[in-house]
Amino acid sequence: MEKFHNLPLEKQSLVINAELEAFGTNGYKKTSVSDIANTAGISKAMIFHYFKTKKDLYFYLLNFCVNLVMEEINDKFDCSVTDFFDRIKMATVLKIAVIKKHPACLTYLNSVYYEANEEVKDEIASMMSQGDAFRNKYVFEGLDYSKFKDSVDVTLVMKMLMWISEGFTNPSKSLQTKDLDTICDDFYESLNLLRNNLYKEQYL
Amino acid sequence: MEKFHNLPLEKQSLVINAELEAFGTNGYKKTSVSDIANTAGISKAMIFHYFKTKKDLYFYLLNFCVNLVMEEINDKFDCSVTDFFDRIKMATVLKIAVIKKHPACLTYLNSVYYEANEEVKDEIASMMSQGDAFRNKYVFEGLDYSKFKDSVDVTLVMKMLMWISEGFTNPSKSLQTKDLDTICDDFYESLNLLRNNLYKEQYL
DNA sequence: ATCATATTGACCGAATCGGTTTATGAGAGT
DNA sequence: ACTCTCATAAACCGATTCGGTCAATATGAT
Repeated sequence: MEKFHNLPLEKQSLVINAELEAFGTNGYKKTSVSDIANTAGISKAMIFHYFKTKKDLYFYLLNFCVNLVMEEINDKFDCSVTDFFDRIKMATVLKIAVIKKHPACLTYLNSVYYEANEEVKDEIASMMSQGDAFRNKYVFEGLDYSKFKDSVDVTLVMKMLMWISEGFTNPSKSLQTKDLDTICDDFYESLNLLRNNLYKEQYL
Repeated sequence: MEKFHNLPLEKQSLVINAELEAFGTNGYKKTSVSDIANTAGISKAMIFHYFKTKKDLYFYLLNFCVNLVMEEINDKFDCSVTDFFDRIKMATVLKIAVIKKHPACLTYLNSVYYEANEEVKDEIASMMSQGDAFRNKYVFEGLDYSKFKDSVDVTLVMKMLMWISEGFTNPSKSLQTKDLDTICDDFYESLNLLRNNLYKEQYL
């Protein structure tokens, strides 16, 4: 694997993106190393040169993505932010940062979560137990719900925002950086719209 | 194909679901006829007996799904409903009806929309030109936007609801009928919540 | 008993799979 | 100029899987 890390960073990134995209959309078994190689614009032999086997590659990627997300959380997540909408926005900013670094990262992680192939299933389970549950667990913790109008069902608002937010992770097809920014702005505007209409007047 | 239609309807449905699921999640090339046969619980030879070739099967399904959606629209869509949220709910009821008949139908149609395989791409394009654009085009037409508070950006609300609604079509993994109903109820409640807070008071 | 048909397991050549080996070429050290 | 190293890719490997066929059996109506 040191072979791979000797590459210039841009090329590493290119290869990783191709791999994430392929595994993320086709799963472990249906992804062929030739596919990856063609997408990345290198020869199949190089993939094996860098990562030994397909399985090793798969778990290298898993480790890579988990670390990427972890780093981003440590870097950007501030649990002292207790305002509901600010917290949501923070979580989304975090997601966007990950996607901008590696567009298929979250798609890949999601596909890993549902991967059923016998050859990798067990090892995934043991790796996931480390840093899985906390992902969405802490996003909504320590929040101040008192600003909402009494008539508003906060858990319902949470669900709505979860659904919307999942839309970012689950792109039917990859979207350009430009599109991503546009959609993102729309999302932030939506948050403001909700805040303006669901909070008690004294908090506006 | 008359061979296939001689089957009892339940079995036809079972086979079609397996086919939609497979093509919908893996695309044309990565879906093998053996996969389908195993999932459907019949032998591979039967698939060819019913549908001649893989390609014929693929387009039989496309035709089938388009018809299914069309019928459901003709049956349930009432353009005299001008209330924004009622219309959204109607469109969702429609979607749910399709999903309950064939859970992977919309996933399949979505995957067809993005299918890039050379062997089928052109034929898809010519078929899609018939009944594609109108799908989301008429959903928002003829609506009465005057009930919203003046401060509310209606196009933003539309985008929000589109995102949420797409969540139903794009399930990372198939959900049971029970879950579907639950999520659906949550969605309808969300609509009410939004209506209660975004409409002018005189319309509540 | 007969015929037609539904169904399948075994089979086909061709393609693709994960993975290896070989050949090439560019660069570093001498 | 002459190695030696190593990144890279094309050609190759046996094994599997592909889309598709076929012969053989199971089933059921007459």
